[in-house]
Amino acid sequence: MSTHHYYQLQGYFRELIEQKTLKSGSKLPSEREIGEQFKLTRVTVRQALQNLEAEGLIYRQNRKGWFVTPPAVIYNPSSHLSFNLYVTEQGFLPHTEKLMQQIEPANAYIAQLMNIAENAPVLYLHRRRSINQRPVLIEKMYINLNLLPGIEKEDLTQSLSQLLKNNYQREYRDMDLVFKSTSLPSSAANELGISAGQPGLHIERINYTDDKQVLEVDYEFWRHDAVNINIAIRD
Amino acid sequence: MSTHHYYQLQGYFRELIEQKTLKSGSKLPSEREIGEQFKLTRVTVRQALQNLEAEGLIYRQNRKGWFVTPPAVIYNPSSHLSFNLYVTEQGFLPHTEKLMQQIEPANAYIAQLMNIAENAPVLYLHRRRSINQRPVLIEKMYINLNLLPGIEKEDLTQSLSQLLKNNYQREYRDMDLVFKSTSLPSSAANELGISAGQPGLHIERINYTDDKQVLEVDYEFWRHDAVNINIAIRD
DNA sequence: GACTTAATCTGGTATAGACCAGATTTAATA
DNA sequence: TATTAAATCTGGTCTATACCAGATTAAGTC
Repeated sequence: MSTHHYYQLQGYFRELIEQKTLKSGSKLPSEREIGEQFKLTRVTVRQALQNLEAEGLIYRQNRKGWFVTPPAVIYNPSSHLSFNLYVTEQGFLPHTEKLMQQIEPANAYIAQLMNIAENAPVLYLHRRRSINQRPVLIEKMYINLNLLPGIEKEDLTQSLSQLLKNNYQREYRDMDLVFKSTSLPSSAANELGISAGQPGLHIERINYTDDKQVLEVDYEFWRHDAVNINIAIRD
Repeated sequence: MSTHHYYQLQGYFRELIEQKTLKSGSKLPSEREIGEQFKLTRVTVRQALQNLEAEGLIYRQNRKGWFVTPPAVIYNPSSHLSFNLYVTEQGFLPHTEKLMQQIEPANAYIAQLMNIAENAPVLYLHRRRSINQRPVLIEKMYINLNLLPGIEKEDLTQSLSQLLKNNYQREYRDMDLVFKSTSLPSSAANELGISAGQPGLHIERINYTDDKQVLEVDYEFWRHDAVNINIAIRD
């Protein structure tokens, strides 16, 4: 098994990456070049690259090439730190874009959670977040307008937890989390510039206030190679 | 984009699976048959199947075929339930095999965590756990023999939390968790009967006693499609 | 220099075929 | 009937080649 061509090629690049001969973010030779150098067809080269991608060592940019994956950020939900804060603290540069925002009627699930009438207005917010210019996360959230009236008029590219603290005297407290390792929905994959079918990490998060009301329901779609989850269970 | 052959094929099977025309655990036609039916080459068929695999809808058994993925089990670390218990509670049949067990000297990391001397003996335990006959999880753990003397003589295919409770009057309490979505190491992939390069979920878990001592350090390698993680953060 | 256009390079998709090793089934044998 | 051996089926790996669309670069033009 270990003598397979793609397997050897994986080993070759894995070593270059671990030795930092190929540095974080740098570009690999093109598939054709690699094939020429190792006398392999593109099919075989691509199998090796795709395996390294699954490992999280490299990633691709559509029709641009393959690149060495930067270090993953550590996301610790129990710390209650905002994206901007924990990304910055770990020495990276965070960025947030608002892709869409609208007030829309709550669906049954959201309404039940927020204890509001079905079709009552909630704020839908759709954002893309990047680390060092690299899009890593698509966020789709439903925000409870009863608890946060007028929030739709704020600048919603900023940290929500900051906004809650400053303008509403509220803070994130308890939350329910569901993690699922699956490929990204094609819409999210597109928005992240990922080719369809790549593995991803799906997080559903329900944020509660101090008094157990649902502030916000959040669906996050992460590049699988961009984040490690770190949780302390204390009870 | 949506007109690509592999994409249509994905849609075809996704629908069959969601409609339960193809039932959980059932076998798909062979790659060659599918290719014949849709006038596609195996390369294209395989691309569709691999994407569905990344989605978690189907999985393969080496040289046997492709099968519809059974429902994932929900793993809630904060519940402190044993594998056997939560799997059973969710209507599945758990099974545990011991692949290896030995007393070995602690490495620096383990020793520091357990507050014991480097190279002091710890119990290494390597198990495979299955749900409904399907191997889903490889577990490699290091157990603190200071806190659990003589545990190596017990039947270590049983639930450890039961064993701790009954024989040592100890229970799992606090834990630190690190989740990482990456492909499985080839050894773990082999033991799960997965072909190399498939995505997986890697969990590192440190279990503490009531008095903050490290009972056990646990490395888990899950099939990515076999588990959803569910955590409640309360502080 | 700024702008436009064309050539080139990149990965993405796809065809057609081949051989292998392990799993399964069938046929032959004791 | 039980056992063994052979044929067949499966996914796994690989070659060789082709065309596409978007990204980048080079060349040409104003």
